[in-house]
Amino acid sequence: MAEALSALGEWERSDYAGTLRSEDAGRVVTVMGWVHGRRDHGGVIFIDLRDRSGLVQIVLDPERSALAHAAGAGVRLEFVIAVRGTIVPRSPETVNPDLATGAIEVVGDEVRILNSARPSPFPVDDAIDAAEAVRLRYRYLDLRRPRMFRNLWLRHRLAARTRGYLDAHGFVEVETPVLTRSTPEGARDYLVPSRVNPGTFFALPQSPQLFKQMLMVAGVDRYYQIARCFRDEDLRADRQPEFTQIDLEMSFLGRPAIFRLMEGLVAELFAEADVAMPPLPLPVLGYAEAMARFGCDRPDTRFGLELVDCAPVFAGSGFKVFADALAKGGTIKAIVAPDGSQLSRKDLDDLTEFVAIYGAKGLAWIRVNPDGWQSPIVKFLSDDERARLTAAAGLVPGNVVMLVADTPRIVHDALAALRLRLGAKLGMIDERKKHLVWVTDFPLFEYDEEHRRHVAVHHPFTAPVEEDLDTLERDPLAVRAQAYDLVLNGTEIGGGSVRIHQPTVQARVFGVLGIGAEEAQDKFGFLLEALASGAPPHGGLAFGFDRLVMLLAGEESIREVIAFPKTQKAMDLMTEAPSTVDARQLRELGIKLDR
RNA sequence: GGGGUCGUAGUUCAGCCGGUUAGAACGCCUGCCUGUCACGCAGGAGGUCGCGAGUUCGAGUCUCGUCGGCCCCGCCA
Repeated sequence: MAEALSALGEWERSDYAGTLRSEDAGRVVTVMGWVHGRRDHGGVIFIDLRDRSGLVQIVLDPERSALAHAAGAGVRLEFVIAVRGTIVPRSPETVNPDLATGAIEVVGDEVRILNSARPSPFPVDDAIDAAEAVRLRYRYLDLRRPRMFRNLWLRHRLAARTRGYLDAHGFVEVETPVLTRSTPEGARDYLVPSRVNPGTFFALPQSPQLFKQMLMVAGVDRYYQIARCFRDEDLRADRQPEFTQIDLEMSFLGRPAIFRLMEGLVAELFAEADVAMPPLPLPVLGYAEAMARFGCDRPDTRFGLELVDCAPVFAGSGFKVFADALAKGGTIKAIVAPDGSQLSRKDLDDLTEFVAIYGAKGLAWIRVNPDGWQSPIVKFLSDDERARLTAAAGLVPGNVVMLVADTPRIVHDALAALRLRLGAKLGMIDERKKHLVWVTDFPLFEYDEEHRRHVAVHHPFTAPVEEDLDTLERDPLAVRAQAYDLVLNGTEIGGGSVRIHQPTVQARVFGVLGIGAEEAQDKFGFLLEALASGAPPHGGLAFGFDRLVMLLAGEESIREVIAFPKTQKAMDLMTEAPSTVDARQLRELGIKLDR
């Protein structure tokens, strides 16, 4: 049967459903929203009405209003209704303590059914048991769930607070182009063909990097933008092809002042999210120290299990695996689990399998039992080595030592991952804790074995540390960058640098990167000219806004804080983008497909 | 590009060692029910077991391929 729909008419909402309280008793209210639940007792009908603020119970009594009751009998889940009625305190035995509005209910006098709804493909409820593909296909229903709206709301509040803070500190919000130029270096670009200039392409920005530097040259002095960025790379739980950065740049400020301003911003955002902020100033960790202690440049500092350098222990070792690794310029490091009784033989086998993901060919382990060492490798170790290892790692009975011997890259990757996994498994990570740390003094370059050239660790516009300038060409890998990341519980939430503001330095860095004068002029001519036009010293950074919201919302995936995210194959299941296009569109663009 | 995992009713899942009629709960439909809030009671409809090959007397179940979701490695300045 077709239920009779009503027009909204002259009705206006008086209150959000979830905000009603005992103090409202006696008021006549008009509430509007979705039918979240319906309990029809034949006589009286209860309807849970949901809007973005929460739920309130509507009571429809045939003796009070036969019309309202009849309307209520016709509604189904997710119908859109408006109810006019009176707030009445519930009798004590019918109070629902699980509901914010549970002390009262709305006794309905008139019900307008504003729209019907087909049966929902999944319950619009915070129970998160619908498959993500189904949620994404019907994202508009998924977003009706209170948890999802809470995330959207938090995101909005954090953006608003960001604008407020930056405005108060003299930052100017400037929009930069989304249709821009493809540049070498960095991630794969999303390309947009130009119809007017056949055969040429715009790129969507990986970040507004060069534009914000131009704004500094322009004298804007302090710039920010909550900017959409695009990178055509493979996705992860914390990576989407389009994502949002709080992008900032400042002139005439060095690192200390930049840190101070940014710490102030982060503190505001933590406050907005009602999350305890660590004391300021935040700790600063050098890249070299981070790598040595944690094996990675974004350490989770909430727990120990730090790496132990065992290369000196096994110098000249008779154990072939260790000796070979060292001979080839590799290293040996270890993690010590304090209480080995928490790790079964099977656990150790699983961990061996786990580190293999990162290229480690094995995980040597040693149980330090009170009556001696138990280990597959103990027979290969000399008494000296055992003594040195005991001293280096501070071993006491009960410990389990896990060692990886390989190239530094593999040792660090494997042990950094192992450390996180062990920390979780051994219950050493306090989820309530929030640890923020700056990581600084990154190398300016690293060597790309595949392409046999130096590449920028951060980006090609990052300033070298001044006292390292002399060795730029002679020993590029030893040059430190004036770059910094902000790390929250092991996740990089922001990163930036002091930029090069002198054209000569920029040209030298391009040189190390293998970008000759001609190519530099072709691709970055505007930058070099701008730097030569009175560029002030400047620097800045960008926060990964999605990640920050995710962490402050307590979510595990960035998709939970993005209204319409894409799947791991970069598809939008709701609109079914990307899609093929008409032959005519391609013809206009001068594009022929070869598959 | 690679590894792992999942795919059965609208949804979440079960389905043994391959065995002939594929189940449950919630949702949906019909009827009953005046204080529920996971309302209750009675009845009913609903299935291309992701898709395609193969093995077999017989495949939801085994094999191969393929498509898709998620996690990870590579990649992501």
